[in-house]
Amino acid sequence: MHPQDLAETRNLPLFRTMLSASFDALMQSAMTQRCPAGQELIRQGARAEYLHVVVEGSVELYAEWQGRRTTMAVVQPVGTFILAACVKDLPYLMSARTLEPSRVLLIPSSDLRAIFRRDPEFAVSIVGELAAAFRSMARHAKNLKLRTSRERIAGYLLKQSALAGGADRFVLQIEKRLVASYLGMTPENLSRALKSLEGSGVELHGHAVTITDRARLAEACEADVLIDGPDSEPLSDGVSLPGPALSED
Amino acid sequence: MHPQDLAETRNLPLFRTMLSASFDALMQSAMTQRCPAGQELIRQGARAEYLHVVVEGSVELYAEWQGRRTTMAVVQPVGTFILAACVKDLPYLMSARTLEPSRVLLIPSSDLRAIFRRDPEFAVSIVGELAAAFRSMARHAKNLKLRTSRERIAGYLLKQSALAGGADRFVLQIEKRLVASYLGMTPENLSRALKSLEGSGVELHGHAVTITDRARLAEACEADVLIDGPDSEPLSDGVSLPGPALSED
DNA sequence: TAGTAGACTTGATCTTTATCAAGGTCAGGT
DNA sequence: ACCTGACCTTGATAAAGATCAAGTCTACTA
Repeated sequence: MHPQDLAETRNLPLFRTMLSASFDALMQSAMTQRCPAGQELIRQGARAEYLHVVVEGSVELYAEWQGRRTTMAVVQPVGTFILAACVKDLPYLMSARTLEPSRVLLIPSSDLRAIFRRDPEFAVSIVGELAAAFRSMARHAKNLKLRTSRERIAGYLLKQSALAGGADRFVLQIEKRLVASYLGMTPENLSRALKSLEGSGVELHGHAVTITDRARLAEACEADVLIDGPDSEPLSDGVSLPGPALSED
Repeated sequence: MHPQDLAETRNLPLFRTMLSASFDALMQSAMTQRCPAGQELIRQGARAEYLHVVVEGSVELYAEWQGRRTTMAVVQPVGTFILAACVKDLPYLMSARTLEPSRVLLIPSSDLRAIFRRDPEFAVSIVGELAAAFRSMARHAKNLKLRTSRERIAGYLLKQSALAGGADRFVLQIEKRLVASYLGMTPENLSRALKSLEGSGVELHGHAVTITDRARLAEACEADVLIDGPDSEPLSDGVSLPGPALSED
């Protein structure tokens, strides 16, 4: 494993505060895997053997049922996934595959469980990470249940803009059909709704997005931190993270 | 607080394995609240001050946005809610209100955070509880995205039957309009779909449900443990919990 | 026990979204 | 530079679900 990656991993919220001895022990049995695009990393229903950390590339988390399929999340560097299944030693609820050539760090879940019992700081980090994952999934469900597809798309565009540092011009990071699946609609529906949003403050050329009238776009989805995020840091830090202001409900 | 309730609380997965000293400390600052039906306990967007434990009655977790509203979960004794917001000291993503006269135990979230840093066993329990909450919400989202409303209803009925010990006759625990909201549809739609399920192995009289042909009903939703649960105990226990078998995908 | 409010059902209609079927566009490989 | 396969768009149609508007039932209250 490259020292660079090791340092980046160490700096993740999940690993930042743990004891060095614990971190080293974890990394001892960890391994890095290099995968081509489209490779299935985990399959829903299988038992969780490794915590996965995306070091490079990107990974889609998706769920399947009766031949239908839906994107649940896209994980980008440096992010972790399937922590919940690992700590409970239960079957994955989602499958994962690479969207592009990627490198993934695999940490045996048995080691993970052993070490978080010994290192309280690590346990605290895991609690934080799990709580964040829960809140992210709760937002996803709220988005699906409370908004129309057009509203979800507008919200998605604003969120992507925020992730791009609040820029008015940015490029969609993932294919539109994946965006559609993530937002719970068909690609055709996404395509039409995107077109209808042109004229509500957005322009699209291929994957390039330009927000021409942020207020109009925000109006189309009534942005709300309790759905769109972000989770700012706890107030105890004294400040919240910089980021675009989202009106409270 | 009644000794009976204290014992029940102590026996929750969340509190069962923690040190007695820690438990006592937590309970020291905890208080029991008695509420009439329909009382709002927490409001989305507010900061998490207390972890809530439903000791008696039942509580609806719901989300609101732009005048729309959806039920996210119903918590019954003895269950906890909004743990994620408490441990991260962040605003609630959901509101909560009692569905009937209830008693709720309130545990200051600052104490919670302090004690789980000192008591590793408690931290382990919190991790388990959060992971379970995440998986439950992930299932909720999968259910919404992968199934039609008719399929979700069939799945709901089978799940309720399982919760009633696998009985073929049981009574719906919550109002149908709440079931509809939880399943992401209108009451009208639920009503019609329920009727269409009569003839697929179910009979309904008011809130009384009778499953006349379990196989037919299972066919209507293709039950799947990765959506419908339950999360069985980890294999390390050597056995899984008794319960109706759900076919794997 | 009668009245009443809320829940539930039913029907008619409309909107949203999915499905099916072609085209068109773009990028990567030969 | 062309071919090829994918993604994306567009149009026509169909299905699923929402909305609106009465009614009916039911359970609680007076």
